[in-house]
Amino acid sequence: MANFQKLTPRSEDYSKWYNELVVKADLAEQSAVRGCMVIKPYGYAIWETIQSELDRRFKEQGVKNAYFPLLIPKSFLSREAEHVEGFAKECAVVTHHRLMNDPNGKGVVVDPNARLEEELIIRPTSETIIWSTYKNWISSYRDLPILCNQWCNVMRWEMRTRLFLRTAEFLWQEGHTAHATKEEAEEYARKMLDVYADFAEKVMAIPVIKGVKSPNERFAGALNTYCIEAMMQDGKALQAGTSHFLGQNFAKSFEVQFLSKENKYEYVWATSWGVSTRLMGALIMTHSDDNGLVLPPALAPIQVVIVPIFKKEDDLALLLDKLNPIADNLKRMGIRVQIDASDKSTPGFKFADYEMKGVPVRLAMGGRDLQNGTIEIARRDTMTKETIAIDGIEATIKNLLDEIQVNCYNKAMTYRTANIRECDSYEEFKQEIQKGGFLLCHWDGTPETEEKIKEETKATIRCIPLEALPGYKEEPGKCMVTGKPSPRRVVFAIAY
RNA sequence: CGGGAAGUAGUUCAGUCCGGUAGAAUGCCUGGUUUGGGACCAGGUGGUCGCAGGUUCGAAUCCUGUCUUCCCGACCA
Repeated sequence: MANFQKLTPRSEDYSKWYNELVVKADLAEQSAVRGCMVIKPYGYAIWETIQSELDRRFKEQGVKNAYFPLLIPKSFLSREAEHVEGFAKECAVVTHHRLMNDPNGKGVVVDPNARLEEELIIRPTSETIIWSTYKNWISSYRDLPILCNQWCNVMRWEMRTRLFLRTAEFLWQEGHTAHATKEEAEEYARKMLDVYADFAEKVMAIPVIKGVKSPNERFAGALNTYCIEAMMQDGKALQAGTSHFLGQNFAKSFEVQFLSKENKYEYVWATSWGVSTRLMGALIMTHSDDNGLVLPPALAPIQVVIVPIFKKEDDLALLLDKLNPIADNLKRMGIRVQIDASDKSTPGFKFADYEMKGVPVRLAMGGRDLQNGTIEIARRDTMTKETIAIDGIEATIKNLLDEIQVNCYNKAMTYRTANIRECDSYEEFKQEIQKGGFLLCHWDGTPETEEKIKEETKATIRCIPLEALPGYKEEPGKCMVTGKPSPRRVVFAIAY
């Protein structure tokens, strides 16, 4: 049974409660392996929903799933490095292929004779192996576009790790597409950004800002990096997804050419895009409160939990006569419902437990309700409850789930709106940015200015918004640092 | 790799300054009473005090070394 030392998620040490909440809500735990995590069944159920919802949207865009090897020969990365500055170097490297019994005693040791001629890298991302493969798939314009995605794990030897937000190994999807024209590739990168934004807002109930990264923050090798940026409850920014327009860089590194209609060799144009288990971190840090996790219904593994309140087995049987048909009806409506008739814990314990797990709707029925033909219905997002007639409860629940979904989004949006403000003086900026939230400021467009701001305040340009934020106009002005002209305001924040 | 903090029961921690039988809460097990918001009573279970040396009649406690974890930087989705 779960351990209940009371949660205090909103305590000042936000970073501490985050880990605590993850563990206590039964989502994940630190693994014995350095920097890795175990995703527990309840947490994984959320990830599965994220996967299936995204996958459906990808397929609407013509994407097909594929799978590429975990291990990448070191030479593949060298090839990329010649063309691309600053790719990830914090990697796990496979050097041997055999173990043997320790000749001096216990356990096993690496067989020194089993050294690999060429080291293999555990993928930090799959660009290199995928483009080496694409080379063989592409010869004519008729082979294009190629729209592949893979769901997999990747590994980066991060120095500091944190459950869901930054683990050494994490789960993600990475899409890699090849196109015949620049325009088509650019459009596709934009389209996938829209898919992510739609998913974040409709399913995860997380409002995001769609934007483009400044050159400093751009993915190595990309001509353009699009992103969605979300605001966490402590006012810090979290990048929730990215979509890159890669130009012809990878095609040139890996010699991927096709013969065009005009019978000329041309390099293909590429995009890549990805989201990771980091989305679960965004979910937790956007919606959770002092009572634990709050899940938008679209992602909740259990959307409705039903708790019968009883003293004796006979009482339970009577309650179940009423409750089972309700559960069956809800299931038929596609609602994920669970009856907890266990006598191992008290109703109060169950209430608190399901609240911590973020179950959106709870029904409770006892002897009193049985007599009156009523049932208690409680919602997690507002922590309110009422007793209503049992007739027609199914429709009420369906509506309530929809309402909770919208309310989660609105709540997050209200918070975000309250924590976005314009700022025109750099002196003021230095003060304001420490309070958290997003600051909309004019910037002269130079990496030097951005670097200066980062050094002095830790704040970075999260993105240059693609469209004006609600309630704001897009208008030119002067850089808050240098006074040089600026075409529009950009989003500054301190980020995770 | 720099700067801080911490390793003691399944979990959260006290005890360390000032060496002298290993503690609390919670969890877990048993029995009973309970059950409409994290139940109560009684009994029980559970620890080579991170590891290795040293000092001492005696070390969780003092000394030396070492490993690990967490937080703040650098790195990053």
